[in-house]
Amino acid sequence: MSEGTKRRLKLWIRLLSVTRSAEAELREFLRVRHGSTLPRFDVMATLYRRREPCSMSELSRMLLVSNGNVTAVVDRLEADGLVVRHPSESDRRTVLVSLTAEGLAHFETLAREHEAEVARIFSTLSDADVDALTEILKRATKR
Amino acid sequence: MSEGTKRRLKLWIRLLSVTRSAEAELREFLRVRHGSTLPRFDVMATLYRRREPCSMSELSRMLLVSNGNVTAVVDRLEADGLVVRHPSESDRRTVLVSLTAEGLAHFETLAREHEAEVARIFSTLSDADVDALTEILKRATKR
DNA sequence: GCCAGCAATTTCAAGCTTAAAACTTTTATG
DNA sequence: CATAAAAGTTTTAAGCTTGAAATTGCTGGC
Repeated sequence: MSEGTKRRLKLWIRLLSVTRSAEAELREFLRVRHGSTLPRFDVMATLYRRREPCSMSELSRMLLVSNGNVTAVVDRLEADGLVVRHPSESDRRTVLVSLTAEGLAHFETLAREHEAEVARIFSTLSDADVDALTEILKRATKR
Repeated sequence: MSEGTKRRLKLWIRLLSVTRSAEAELREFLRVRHGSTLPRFDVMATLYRRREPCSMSELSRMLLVSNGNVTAVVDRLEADGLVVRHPSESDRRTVLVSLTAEGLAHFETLAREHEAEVARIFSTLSDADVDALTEILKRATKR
């Protein structure tokens, strides 16, 4: 086994560890402070950034989760009145999802605190580290 | 909101994206090539690296997952004959888990291919990037 | 226009994951 | 020594997640 292989394995283990720790802190924050969860936040954040209705497939692709998964999370958000489904006019297969007024208000209060929490979690990194990390991760995505 | 906050949020989004993509590829690899899953692999890898029996709590702490979660995964691995539970001699509350001979053999074949897969996934990064990333992530863990 | 194939969504079964509660055993304090 | 607090594990209920199958609708070659 090459040296590079070993180092990439070490990198993967550390990447997973940092990501899981951060996820655990964010989950705790959403649960305790807002009675919410990470998947619910992620769906709402995607709808918020998009600023227009989003199909189930688009949500699935952007969130990197399965289509069945999106169905389940949107079901629960819809039951809570935070999002709403409506049919596409151009394609009757497509289901569009958007935030309700209540969902929008809920998300906006959530989002600010969420950002602060993320900043806190990565507060041990210098600004230079943050930028360097972001740049390298950008290269890890390229195919 | 400060500039640093925004940049840390961007970092977090990218970190999550890279980690989820890699996880999806590894999951696919384990499923298609070995009929296994990531959590099962993680438990076996921890037992393998430890080289000696490991308590449920230790597994839970090392894997950064809940204790109930470890119970469920170990249940399934044990049903498949890959690990075995046995009582601790010094503390009757503690349950120790170790790989069976079959589990050990299974894991060793798995591990080599897994490493190659990880190397492939991060093959777009230069060796310098890999090292820089690992170093910065190390700083992200410190508290 | 037909229809074979593709696309969007949901459903389903199985497994993963968590937080909280229950249970057993150990440890520490009085 | 008694016993209250802490620690290790499992159980439970709820939610998350996947891949595959089923359903419905679109599209292009004929």
